[in-house]
Amino acid sequence: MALEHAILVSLLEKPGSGYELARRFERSIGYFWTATHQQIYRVLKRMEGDGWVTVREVPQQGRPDKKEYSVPALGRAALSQWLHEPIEPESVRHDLAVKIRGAAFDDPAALIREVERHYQVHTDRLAHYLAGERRDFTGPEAPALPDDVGRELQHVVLRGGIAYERMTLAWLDDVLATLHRLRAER
Amino acid sequence: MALEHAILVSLLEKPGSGYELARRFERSIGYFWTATHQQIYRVLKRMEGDGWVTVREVPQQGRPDKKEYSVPALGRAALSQWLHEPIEPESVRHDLAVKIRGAAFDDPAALIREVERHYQVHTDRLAHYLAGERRDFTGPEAPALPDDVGRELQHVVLRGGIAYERMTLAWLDDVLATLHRLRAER
DNA sequence: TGCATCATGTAATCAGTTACATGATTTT
DNA sequence: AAAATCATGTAACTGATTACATGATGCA
Repeated sequence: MALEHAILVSLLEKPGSGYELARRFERSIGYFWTATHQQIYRVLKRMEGDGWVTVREVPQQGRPDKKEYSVPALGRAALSQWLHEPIEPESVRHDLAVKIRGAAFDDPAALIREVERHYQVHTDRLAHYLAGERRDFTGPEAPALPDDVGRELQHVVLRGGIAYERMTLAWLDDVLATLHRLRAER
Repeated sequence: MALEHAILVSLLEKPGSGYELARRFERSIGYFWTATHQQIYRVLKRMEGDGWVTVREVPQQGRPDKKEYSVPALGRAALSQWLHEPIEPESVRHDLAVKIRGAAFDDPAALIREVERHYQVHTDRLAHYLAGERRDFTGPEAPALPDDVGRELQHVVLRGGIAYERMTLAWLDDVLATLHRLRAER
């Protein structure tokens, strides 16, 4: 399990409320780990009990108060320990692949729309990642600071997301070509 | 949820026992969907209750009897219905990316071993996929049958696996280069 | 007036993992 | 004699999703 650890990383990068974390899990961190606010609040409560995070009530004007979480030494230690444990290379869960193989027992051409929809989603994600890269890593606002380790690491993770989306788009092209060919052949 | 549907696809491709399904989920189907035997037996029982699969007791010599499952019309219909429903493009769960960003708060160089281990695993997977492709899709044993829809679809899914592994290896190279550079710089 | 955003949570359910359990046969 | 493979399951627990719930402020 790594949701705890993903939260620790996110809070170390910048302290924030459960709500803010939930929003980050829709962007940034969420590119490679998803979580809903319900899950986050629950886990945050447990982590607080374990002393992995500490809370500070922050009164706000014009908005409800929020609880700002940050990471004390104990939380850092927990993260550090996890970083030194080996993890299993992830196994994929790919619904679309199941559908594609399943289409052999139905009408393959009916899948074309669905695949095109996925293509669009991945196109958007790629554009979003590239915009983020321009903004945070290659723009004039963000000069190369060779000693900023965190930035470098964030960048290499983002490059992974970009590579993933490009690969996926190329594959979906292949899938579409295959489906069109199968339709033409019968 | 798609475990049911993955099982339907696998059983339509070839009927088999829960044990055999569990083995397929370690190979072939398992490239894009994982499941343990415990989960499979449980789901299979539910599917039997729903009439999605039917069982036949097969006595064997020198081995325990097995229950061979196959897919009746009702199961086919369930699969067909799912195929026509849109699904959400998957969101990734990538522990290693969390670790890489987390390394900013620890020692990035300590991650090199871990990344190299992952590199090896993905190298092996790629070799395994390529061997499967040679065996089933490009070898002399497997001539091009342009009208075999199922084969074509299985092949395009396998090409997806191959593309994924190649992309991952290239990214891990990038990660390793970044970690080495960060180590050299301080 | 109504909708979106900020902010936090509970409850119920479903999916997935880990541990435990049995027993025959075949291979080393 | 021991280990591996074939074959099937139950029980307990953990993780994740979905539904429900509240209430304030700001904007159109």
